Amino acid sequence: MPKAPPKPTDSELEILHVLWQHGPATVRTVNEQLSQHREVGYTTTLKIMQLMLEKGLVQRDDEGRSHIYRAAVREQDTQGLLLDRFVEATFGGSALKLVMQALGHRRTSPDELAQIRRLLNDIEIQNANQSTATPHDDAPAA
Amino acid sequence: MPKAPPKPTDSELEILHVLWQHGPATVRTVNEQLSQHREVGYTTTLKIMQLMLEKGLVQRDDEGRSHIYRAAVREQDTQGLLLDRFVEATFGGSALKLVMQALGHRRTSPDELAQIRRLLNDIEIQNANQSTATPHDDAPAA
DNA sequence: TTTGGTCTACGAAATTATTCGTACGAAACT
DNA sequence: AGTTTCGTACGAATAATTTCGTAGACCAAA
Repeated sequence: MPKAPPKPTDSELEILHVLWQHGPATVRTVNEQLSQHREVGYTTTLKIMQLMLEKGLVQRDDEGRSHIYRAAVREQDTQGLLLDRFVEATFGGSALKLVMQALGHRRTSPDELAQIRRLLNDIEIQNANQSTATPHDDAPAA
Repeated sequence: MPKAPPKPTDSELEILHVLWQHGPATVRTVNEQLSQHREVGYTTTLKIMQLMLEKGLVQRDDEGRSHIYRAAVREQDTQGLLLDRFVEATFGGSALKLVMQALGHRRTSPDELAQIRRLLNDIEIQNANQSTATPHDDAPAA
């Protein structure tokens, strides 16, 4: 394995969000997106994206005059990684506590509650199937 | 208002965990707890706790020779604060996505699932009651 | 009283993240 | 060709965090 990219910092995560949503983009485009939320200089964005390239968080196509950057890590993977670290640091590793806190101290719409219920059902169905089927492979060898 | 303490760093959070669990403690006690997980010098822990005092994250009783430190912020409040920032930075503010990720990509025990179901029920009951009662004060002015 | 252990205070180095100025090449314009 | 514009590269200042060495106070035991 070529070695996994490190955990992105907050600034790097902002940039990844832009790339994930927008797709491959130039530094200018990314900087314009960021500027809508907060003030940030062009060369600042450029520098961070160059560092991200070295870290392997983005790839780039430097054919033309202006380089095209694309995310080199997937959104779900990255969020999962960050979540693991956060749960560990803040909730002592208990994902349950995190979910309780997230749902408990926050108004959650009925629609969202319904989605979570659906997810719970799916998980329980999977759990049930797993206890019936073989743990590893697929087709139940009848 | 006396100004809220700032967001604790990772190291500070480790120390807060010890104080929350153990109750008021000396630097030595805290350092011994931390040392069970990773190597850390005594004066390092001391220094961080002194900085935490300035930031208002802990209070201390410096009667005797060795000072007694206690957490000045509550566990739930702090976790909530950190959670808000994390959800914002990592999931673009969507607590739903966070919960889906936390539950989806992680084996969750039936017991935990049950607890979450219970919480969902409670929330929906509260929502229902709120739509009947006045949102804020007491008797509905018939 | 001298020695040794324990404690706090403080200064400073090392690290990481963020920010931006400046230089300089290439293209576009006049 | 001369000048303006747009792009990258790079060095360096700043800030926050973490780390620890060392000094000095204090206490207790020899």
